[in-house]
Formats: sequence, structure tokens, C-alpha cells
Amino acid sequence: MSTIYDVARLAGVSPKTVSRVLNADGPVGEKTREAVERAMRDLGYVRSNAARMMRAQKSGIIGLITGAISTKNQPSTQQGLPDLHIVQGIQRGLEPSGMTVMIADTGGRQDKVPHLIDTFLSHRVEGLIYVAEYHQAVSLPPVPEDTPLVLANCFDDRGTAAVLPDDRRLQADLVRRLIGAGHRRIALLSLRADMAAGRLRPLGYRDAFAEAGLPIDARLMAHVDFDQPETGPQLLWDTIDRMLRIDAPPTVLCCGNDQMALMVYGILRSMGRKVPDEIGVAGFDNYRAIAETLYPPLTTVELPYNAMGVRAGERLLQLVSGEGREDRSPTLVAGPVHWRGSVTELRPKNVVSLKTPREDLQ
Amino acid sequence: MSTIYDVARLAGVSPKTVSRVLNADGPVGEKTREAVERAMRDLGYVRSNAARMMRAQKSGIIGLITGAISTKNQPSTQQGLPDLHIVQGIQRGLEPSGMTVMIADTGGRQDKVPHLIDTFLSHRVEGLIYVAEYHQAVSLPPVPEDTPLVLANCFDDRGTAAVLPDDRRLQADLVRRLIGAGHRRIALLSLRADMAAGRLRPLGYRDAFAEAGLPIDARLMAHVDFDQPETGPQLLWDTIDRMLRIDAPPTVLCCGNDQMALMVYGILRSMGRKVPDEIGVAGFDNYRAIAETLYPPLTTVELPYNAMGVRAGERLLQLVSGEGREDRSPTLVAGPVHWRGSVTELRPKNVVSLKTPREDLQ
DNA sequence: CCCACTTGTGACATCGATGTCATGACACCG
DNA sequence: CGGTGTCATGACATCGATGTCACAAGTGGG
Repeated sequence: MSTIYDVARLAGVSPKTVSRVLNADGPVGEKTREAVERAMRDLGYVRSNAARMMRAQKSGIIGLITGAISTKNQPSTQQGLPDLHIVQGIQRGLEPSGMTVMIADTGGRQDKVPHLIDTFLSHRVEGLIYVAEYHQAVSLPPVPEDTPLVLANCFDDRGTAAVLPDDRRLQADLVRRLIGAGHRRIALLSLRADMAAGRLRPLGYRDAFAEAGLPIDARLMAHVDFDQPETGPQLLWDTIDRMLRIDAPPTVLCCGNDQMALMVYGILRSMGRKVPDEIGVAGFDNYRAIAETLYPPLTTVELPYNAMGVRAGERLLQLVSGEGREDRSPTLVAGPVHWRGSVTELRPKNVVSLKTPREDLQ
Repeated sequence: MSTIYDVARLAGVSPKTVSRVLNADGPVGEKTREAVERAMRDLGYVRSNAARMMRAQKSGIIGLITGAISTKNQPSTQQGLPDLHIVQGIQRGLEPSGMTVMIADTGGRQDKVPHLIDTFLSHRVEGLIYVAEYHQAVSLPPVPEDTPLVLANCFDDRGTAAVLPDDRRLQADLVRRLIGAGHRRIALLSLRADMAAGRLRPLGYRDAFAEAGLPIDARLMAHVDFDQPETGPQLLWDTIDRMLRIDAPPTVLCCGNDQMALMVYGILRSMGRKVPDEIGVAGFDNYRAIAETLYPPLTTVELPYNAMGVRAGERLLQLVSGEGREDRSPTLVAGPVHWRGSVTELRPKNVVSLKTPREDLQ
């Protein structure tokens, strides 16, 4: 591959002049510029980033570590592709800065992370982002102080900058909307309690009920480890079956995510219950491949992975520029409720109660 | 960030000696080595890749261009995540070489590809891989001869090395298995004919029928543009409805992909037809989030994206090392049939006919 | 005891782009 | 016409790691 020296020789000028043409530095004569440009074209010259970085002491590279790409094969609690959307968002958030994003994949093995960080450091990245596949606590090896780090979809106990989904508020928004539609007996089929989402969302559920002044029935709340290949479906069936036998059975099942909702559709069908006429189903994530394809389409709340990515990118840029280094609070992000055919409106949509929830008390 | 010069000064040796410790080049005295290693630890030294590359004239980087990360938002014909699995496979295929994989995303805009290629070239990548989101023809801007390029899930008319799914054979394998299970009236709901998969798979279907010596009924073959948000579901309904009214209606519906199968499940349910007892359904892709979660689980054929990635990585390594540069034929990859509950065995599984298809003729 | 050899180490040049400083050719002002 | 700028260009040093060569000290064989 050719260098500025080759270009310079062909154009009959000095390397420095070529550099000036490349960077629009100092002044260059019209004819000289043309000669240089022609030489560059003829040689197919492409500037070497290595040499450039070395001089400039700036790489213009942001390192992104994720398991997004590898982990999609094992059945996992979130078989969606949240981290992928986060990565996409990060790219969008970083785009205006002109930084190149280098993505490294853990290959699903957490123990590769230190090595990946080292690789990135050896490329002198100007910042690092770590993306987790679901909302969780993590513990990364230490990173040099002068290389800013942002955690996306995860947090640690060292106060590292983090961008997180506002699970609590999202669940509250969804339940509030269900209450607004006239539902009172709302079942919550949560994810495992050892997951952040499994703990935070029930809180949001309670928030919405408290706000509406409605009582909570603990029999309608359960954690279901639904994606265990053997026991999962059975467990889900039993849980739903139990809830439906209660004297005042639920009119809606709120699922821990859209994939659970897909499974619930199958179970309800086997039970002979019609969705949404006999019972409503709501999801979580707005995993469109499922939510929009199901019949009836799934009411769900959007976990705004994309927006989270954008925020993470922006926050990193801030840190790189030296701002906000002392801000240790996580950035919380929420998304809209998507109201589709899987839940009936027990009362007309535009009732006043939507705006003043207290009205629902009667 | 510190350099070998800093390390050398702290350890009281020359930079060259530090380099020797780093690379296990020439001999280094025991005590000297220890002093250097301690100095490196104390300074948190990380070797600069830029400087190293410059000297070595080798980057150890493979550039990967894909839309995998950005395009997952728009509803697309393949809402699965094929390209992602390909990327994952590529990483696995390249792992043994120790190359660093740099992933760049087109952001869904094809016009960004030339710029991405330039960025990669400026990083002096040793090879490039382009991954398309579905089997298709592409036309990339020219790449310098000394930088090998491999196309994954796509091909061009310049004879660039390519790795492709063997759609024809996969469809044939699936249909052969269905015939083996005793099915004779097999409907094929193909993808759009302007897609490679939409053209190749019907050929495979015909192959299997021809092999078994069975006649083809053109009324059972259709292309369905099922994922148009408005017209798609209706079109699919009408097509199925028409086929079911034929004098000898199909006993299995072969869908263009697993997502279409998901939609077909909903349609058959609405029509009051039970799967698999009254009619079977088969998919394509083995998109596990759907195939394994559906009830009954979906019989489908695996489009081995992961394996394609591995092959693409391996083929690139070959080209990088200078071998096989004249081989212009595409590498075809196929995967297994996954037999699940969505299709009944009309006859016992182990009949001789499976091994000698001709026996089926009666 | 000397020479050939190994071991351990450092001086210096090099990779390609670019920042700093110097130089020559004009132009313009008083 | 001399002095002060501006324009266009080049020589040279620099970034950090490493290849080449040199060199001193020790080692062993004849």
C-alpha cells in the first residue's frame, strides 16, 4: 500500500505538501494540489491510521464491548436482542462525533473481557462502553482513569457512569394504562427475582395500584422461570391455572416479556380461553417480531434499548470531553406503551379517569 | 499513557530491552526481566498498537461490514437475525488466527459502505468480509487487490469469494423428510420471487418430488409477500384458503420462514383447523425464539448461519495467507432438518422408504 | 593462552504522517 | 528602493515499537 512519500515522488513535491493537501493545512498552489490529487488517485492512496494516530496521540476510536453477537444461540431469559438495539443506538449517538466504533464480542465468555479491554487500550481508544444483555449488576476489571467508561444496561458498585432502563416506571406506565382501560384484576407474571427486572417491575406495578388507590392481591403476583426448557411451560401453565381459579380471576395477564406472552397465548388457547375477549395479555419489551406478528397483536411496553444506546453514546462523549466526570447517578430511560388488540378496553378510551386516576375509585 | 521509554527509564534499562521482554525476542537477564516487569506493572503499561503496526506493517485486523446491528428495527422479510449469527460464526472462524475483528455497521444505509471500506483500509486491515442480511446479489465498490474480500450471504458478478446458504438443498431435505413421513400433498408458501431464497427453494421442492417420482401440483405452490403490514396477512389467508378448497387439499404447509409459520398458526386457528392433527406446518430457518416457543413446536430446517460465518472466516484466512485466490466458486452451506410436533408422521418413522425413497411410489 | 562463541545489553535507524521552523519568491507600503 | 508581510514549499524532528548492528563480558575447546 502506498504512502505519502510515494505520492510525493509521483507528484514531484515534498511529503509535507501532500500532507497539506490531505489535511487542508497550510496554503497549497492550485497546480500543485491538482498534481497531488491525481497522484493520490493513481496510486489508490489511503492514509495510514497507525502513523496518523501515533503523531496525533488520538485514535478517534471508541471501544464497545458486548456479548450481543455471540449469546443469541443459547435460550436465554431475554431471547430478544436488546443489546443489539443498544449497540445500534450507541452508533447513532456517536455518529455526530465522527468517532469510529470498534465492536468486540465477548463470545459469551465473561472471562474474555479483561483481554478485550487490553486490546482496546492498546488501540488507545478514547472511551469504552460495556453493554450487558439484560439489566444487571456487573463487575469489570479496573480501567485506567484517563479512559472514560460507560455501562449500558448494567451498573456496578463503583459508581461508574451507567445508562439503565427504567423498569419500575415502565411497568407502572403499562399497569396505569390497563387500569385506565377499566381493568382491576391484573396478574403480574414476573421474571425471576434474581434479575433486576424481576425485582423492579413489581414495584412499578405497586406504584400504579397505589396511585389509583386500588388494593393489591398478592395471589395475582408471581415470579415464573418460564424459559427453562423442561419445567418452564408447565410452571407457567400451573401458575396461570391457579390464578384463573381464584374467586375474582384476573382479566389481564401481564407477562415478564413478549416471549413469555407468546407462550401464554399458546397456553390460553389450549385452555380454551379466547384472547382478548375472555382474558387479556400484555407483554414487555415490544419485541416486534413477536408483538406485531401475533394474533391478536400484543399490547406491550417498549423497553427503549435504542434510546438507551444513544444516551450511553452521548454520555461517553461528554466524559471524553472532560465534562460530567463527577456525576455518578445512572441515566434512566423509559419508552411508550403500545396498545394493541390483545387487551380489551373495558371502558371507552377517553374517559376522564385516564387523566385523574383517582376518579377510578368510585 | 506510558511508553516503553517510560518503562525503560523506571527500570534503568534501554527501550530495546523492554521490547525484548515484551516480545521474548533476544535473551534478557533474570534480574533485568523482573525489574522491567515490575516497572510495566507499576506504570500500567499497555503496548501501543499504532506504533507496533507501523513498524510491523501488519495490523492483525479483519474488517467486517454488516447491517446486522442497525436493520433490526424495520419489519423486514427476515425479521430473524441471520446476519448476526453469521457475524458470530465469523468471529469463531477467525478466533484461532488471533486476528482482531473490527465490526462496522452500515446503519442500514448502503451508501455508507464505500466510506466504511476506506476507514478499514486506513486501518490497514488484512482482509474484509461483507455480510448481507439475506441471500442476495450485491455490488460493492472495488477493493484493492492486496486486500482479500469474502462475501457472506451474498454474491456479486465479479466472482468474488462468497459463502452462501444452500437454499435449494435445504428445501429439498425438508420436503424429502415430509415425503418420508408419508405426506404427498405438500403446499409451498414461498418468499417473494425477487429474493434468491424465493427462487431457489421451489427448485429444491421440485428436486425432492422428482427424486420420489411424485407429480407436482402447481396449485400447491405460491409466492406470498406475507410481511406487508396491510395486505400481507390477508394475502396469506386467501392463499391458504384457496389451497384448502382444492379437491385434494394439502396435508402440510411449508412456509417461507418461521415467522410466516407463526402467522400461519394464527390463521389456521382462526379457520378452526388444528395443528398438527388436521394440517401440518413446517418453517424455514430454525429461528429458535419462534420455532421452540410455538405450540406445537415448529418443524423447520436450519439455515446454518453460524456455520456460514465460520466458513467465511476460514475462507478469508486462506486468502490472507495467499492460498485459493483463484477459486471463484461459492461455498454452499446446509443444515439439519429439525423435526418437531407441528407435522404428524403419517407412517412410522423407521420405514425403509426413508432410506430408499423410490419405495414410496407404491 | 588465544580464538570462536554465546549471553546480555544498548545505539541507532525505521515505519508514515504531521508539527515546527526555515527559506525563497513576490507584493505592497511608505 | 528597502522593509515588512504573505504565499508556497521543503527540511527535519517526532510519535512508540522494533529490526539491525555493535559491543562488552564471560565460556569453553584446542
